[in-house]
Amino acid sequence: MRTSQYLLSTMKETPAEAVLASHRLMLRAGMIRQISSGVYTWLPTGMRVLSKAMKIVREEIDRSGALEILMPGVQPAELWKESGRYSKYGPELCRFKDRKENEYVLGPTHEEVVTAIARAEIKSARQLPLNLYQIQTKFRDEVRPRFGVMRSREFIMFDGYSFDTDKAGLDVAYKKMYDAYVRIFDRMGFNYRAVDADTGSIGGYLSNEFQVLAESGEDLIAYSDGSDYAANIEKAECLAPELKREAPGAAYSEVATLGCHTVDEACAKVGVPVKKMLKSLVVHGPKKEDGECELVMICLCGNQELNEVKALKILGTDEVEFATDEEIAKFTGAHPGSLGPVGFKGRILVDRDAACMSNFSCGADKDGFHLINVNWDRDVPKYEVFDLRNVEEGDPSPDGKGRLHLRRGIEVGHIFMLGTKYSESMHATVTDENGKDVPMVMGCYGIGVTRCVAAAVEQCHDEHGIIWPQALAPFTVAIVSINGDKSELVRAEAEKLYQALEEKGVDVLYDDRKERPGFKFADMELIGIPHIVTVGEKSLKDGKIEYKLRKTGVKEAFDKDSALEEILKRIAQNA
RNA sequence: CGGUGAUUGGCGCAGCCUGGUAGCGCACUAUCUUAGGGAGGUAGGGGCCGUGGGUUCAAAUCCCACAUCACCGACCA
Repeated sequence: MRTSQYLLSTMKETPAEAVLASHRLMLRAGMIRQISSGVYTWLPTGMRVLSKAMKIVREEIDRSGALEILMPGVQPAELWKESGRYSKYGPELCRFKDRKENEYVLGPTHEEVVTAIARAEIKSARQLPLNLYQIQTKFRDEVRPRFGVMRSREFIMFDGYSFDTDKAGLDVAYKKMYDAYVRIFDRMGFNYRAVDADTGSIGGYLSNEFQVLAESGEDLIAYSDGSDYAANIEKAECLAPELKREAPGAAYSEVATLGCHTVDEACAKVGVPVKKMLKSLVVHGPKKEDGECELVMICLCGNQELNEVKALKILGTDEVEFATDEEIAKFTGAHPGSLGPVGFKGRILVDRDAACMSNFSCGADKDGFHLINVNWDRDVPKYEVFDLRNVEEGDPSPDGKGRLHLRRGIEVGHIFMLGTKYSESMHATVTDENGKDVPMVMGCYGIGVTRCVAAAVEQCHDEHGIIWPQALAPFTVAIVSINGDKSELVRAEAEKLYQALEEKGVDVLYDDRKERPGFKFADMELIGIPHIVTVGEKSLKDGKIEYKLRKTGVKEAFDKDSALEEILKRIAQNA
């Protein structure tokens, strides 16, 4: 490709809204343009990278034996009602009606459609195992799209679905996909971790996320320094503390703490360290038949955070809903800031660490007062102990080996063992060897392909621009001619090298614009081409062509007759 | 969903307070000089100032409504 015939669309200045390096650079490098909130066009340079990412995914998934299909982005609401997710998925699911008033959704994921396909096409257990996949556009009406294509509403996703007769078959399919993901993310050059994860709105009973490690990541992951344990913070556990308490001392008593609303304020006023202060949250329990719900108290150490995913599993609700101030006041007689378990009339859930506390402080369920010298059992006879908190830096790993550390990650892939959640609700069954109809056992597998591109930029850039891993680079080699319009010699050599690289099948961008050298170098480095070759009179005089590796900045001079060979060698070394 | 802020040429911004000819830098077109790390000159082109209403002789500017976009927060006991 010649720049004179290409749409480079690079920018010296950045649109003001871009905060993240990857977003800024993708705009400046002319890869993407926003058309609406969370909706983007991929310009030629971006499209080239995206195509390479999709190609890597397709090659490795094909190699795992899965079959490519293409499902529609528009899906009838009917299917979503069958699976039960039409009411459960929430406003992220974009719903609309056609001219005949029929209801549709824009597919945020494809379990429903693929299950409908499977139940129609697969009748016998002998047709299994089968794995169907697609690379296709998804739409999720995100609460807050941000960071360019990192969290956009419309995006391209790889999604695969495996069908088996039993759990053993699913285990094999899951392992195959896990291995394919490892090959994919290795080829993309990511520094990543596979972690245990919560199954969220997709459902199922086991899942792993693939997280690219980056400071700007929106997810927190915990990993052990003594074993290969790694999990999303939503799922991460630590070793249970040994339950040993000091003997209860004096009976509890009230302390006035008027005007204190936070744990820190209360600690300062009462004069206890934050580890001796109990934090009490009041949330909604499951809805009863009359539509009302019980209030449940959750108690944590003052310095620890509630893990909502753990809590909702215990509560049996779809989400953790904090009770309103009015509800709390009506039920306890106090307002948030002065709550505690002593005398609380509802169910009390206590975190394992909080359960180890003794002679501690907490709210008095009376505005403007806290209690001191409170003890479990003696003062709060009825309570239940669970793991309810987020793990913290330095917690012991749940396998007993090593300590946990926290890092930020960008979720680029997620794989789930679904089981029969969809095949049962949507009646996707096969006839087994005993002539019995059994629901298929499913797995589902996703990769945010557009997000992978952003993650690659996030992980690899410098002050000059993007530094692509060779496998994703829009072009492998850039040829910059210096004063090519003036010098016949320069033009001829650059042309010769360009033709030769093209013939070898190398993705090469020949910058043949009539621009000053610095201007061209800046563009080539901004869009992050791994190998930059300079053809100019200065070095041609000595029969040389210059070469620079973008990643390291190391420069070399090649004899012009062996330049092609040397460049090909550098490309091979970087693969 | 809550809070804050923005909306003026393709991009980045000024002008608004104190109403009266719409401006700057980059980019773009032509041309000359320049030519190894985002050059300089000269001459140009391009904007119903987010939308709708109101006040006024007169609105980018003042008032009201709406829309769009962005950032922050959604752990508060």
